[in-house]
Amino acid sequence: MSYKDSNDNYFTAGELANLFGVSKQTLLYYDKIDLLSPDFICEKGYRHYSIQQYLDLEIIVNLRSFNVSIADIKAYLTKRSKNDFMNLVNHKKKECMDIIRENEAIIKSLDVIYNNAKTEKPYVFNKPLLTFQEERLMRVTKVSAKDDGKDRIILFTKHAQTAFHSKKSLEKHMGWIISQEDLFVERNSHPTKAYFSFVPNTPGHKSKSKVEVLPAGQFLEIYFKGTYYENFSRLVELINKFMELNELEAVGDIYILTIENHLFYTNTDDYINKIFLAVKNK
Amino acid sequence: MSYKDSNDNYFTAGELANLFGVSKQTLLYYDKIDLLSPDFICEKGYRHYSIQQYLDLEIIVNLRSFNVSIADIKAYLTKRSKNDFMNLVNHKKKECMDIIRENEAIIKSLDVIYNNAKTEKPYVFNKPLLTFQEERLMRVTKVSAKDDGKDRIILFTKHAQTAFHSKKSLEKHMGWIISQEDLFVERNSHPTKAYFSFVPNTPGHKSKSKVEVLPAGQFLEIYFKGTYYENFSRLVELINKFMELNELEAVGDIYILTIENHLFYTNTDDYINKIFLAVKNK
DNA sequence: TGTACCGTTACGCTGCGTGAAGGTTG
DNA sequence: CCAACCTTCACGCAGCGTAACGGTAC
Repeated sequence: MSYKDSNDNYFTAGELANLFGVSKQTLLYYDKIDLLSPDFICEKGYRHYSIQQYLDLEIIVNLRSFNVSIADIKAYLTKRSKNDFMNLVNHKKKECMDIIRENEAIIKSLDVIYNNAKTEKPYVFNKPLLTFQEERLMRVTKVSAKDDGKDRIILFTKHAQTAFHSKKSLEKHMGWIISQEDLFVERNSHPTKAYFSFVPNTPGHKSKSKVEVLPAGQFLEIYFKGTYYENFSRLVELINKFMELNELEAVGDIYILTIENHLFYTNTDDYINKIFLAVKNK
Repeated sequence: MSYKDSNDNYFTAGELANLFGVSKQTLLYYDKIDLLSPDFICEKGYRHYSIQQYLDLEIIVNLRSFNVSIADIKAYLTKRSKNDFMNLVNHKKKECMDIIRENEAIIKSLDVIYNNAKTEKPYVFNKPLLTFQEERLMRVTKVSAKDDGKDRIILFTKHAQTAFHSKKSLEKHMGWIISQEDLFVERNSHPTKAYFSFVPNTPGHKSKSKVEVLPAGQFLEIYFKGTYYENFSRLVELINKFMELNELEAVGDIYILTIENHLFYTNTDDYINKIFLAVKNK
């Protein structure tokens, strides 16, 4: 049997692959996984595909172009009917819709992140500002004195995970709370009293951590670069001086809010934070 | 150094993994591919992750939740800035949009296929029908006498690939053309003259294969089950008898159109085809 | 002594792509 | 003799999951 003769009604792997615009390796792979095997293999080891395999491959190639999984195709080929085909089509449609929904959700989140990061206000650093703020809601996670460094990080992480109902939120404007005594009196230790994050003022927003109200009023704010721990004594000077000059006194706790952090900078000197506290006239 | 002491400011792999809700294996994998390695490994081989790795992992986990590739994350971590972050976000948005577009296109094609297959007319088999058809356009690929079995299949495949500008079209209402002499006179041989497929009557529809006009008029149609090759003599009888009874005569070529084929059925007896030809009153 | 951690090694998944090394056809 | 086919390994890709087997902490 010459090559030409055997060629008559059978395709070699290369021929069949070229017909459908797939690679020969793809056919070898289909053979290996028993999706589509040649009609017979001659004594030289060459694959010979018949019309039947040609027809099956047509279905395979078309379904693969819809990203139908090989497992689903395999199942369909062994049990094909109009009904099963409709099911296959519907199943794939659902898969596609799931993928679309997932990616739409990602885009939505990315848009929020993008817009948040885009609004780059021209921060003025190390300059106390006196502003009026409306009432704000905060979610608060308390920290106890015995919590060591790692415990605090764990608490911080848990706070972040419970505070944001959208799990996909890289933009976390979170921070921590310090008491007046800790900041102004015991100036060497500066223990965190609690972690907080502002929450939108929507009623349906439920969570297990406590929601507290930060009342409206005058606030003293200072944006600063670098970490709080390296700047706090300087900041206390600034605050004290400003309050003295303007005859103000502190009301309640002191808040540190991270504005731009490790997400954008490797060097901690580049971090941007804000310290703020409520003040009233003396 | 006791376990408790070393525990102070470092996380073990399991601890860190639990904090972010990822598996320990994921962290081991990140270490292996140099995406996130522990601060140090103690003499017992245990991984110790510091705050820095904690912060990096937060970024990684968040970006991974957006399906950002590890390569992109890796690149961002080593060169992070607000600008690069924006680029990363935009890049991922584009990826998502591409995925959405791809899947929307698939759904669109699947819908066409579904609707085509759904309209299951109650086919009447082996019964000649006389219908009036409007003018139709066909794309035609001629077959020469010397083309053997395999050559014909190749031509058929090429016809299918060029005839449908949407590559994703499982629903191929294609068929072949036979001359009157071949069908009615030389009834044992039934060579195919050409392959054809109906094309929509849209002007912008260009292709390399020839477009021919099938004029409007009376057509004799017979739906039949099974392959043409097994049924043709019976069909010729039917056609002849019908034409005789109704005093009709054939005009032009005879067309065989596949309606439901190997896509739905493994058994060729279940295939559904239609044979039709233009007729006029004697 | 139990159990709940930790570690390394290695293989599996999807759907092929990309060689390497060697035989066959014309 | 060469080009253009064909074959069988076998490894690589992404991002881990899932054991298997063994040491360590409490």
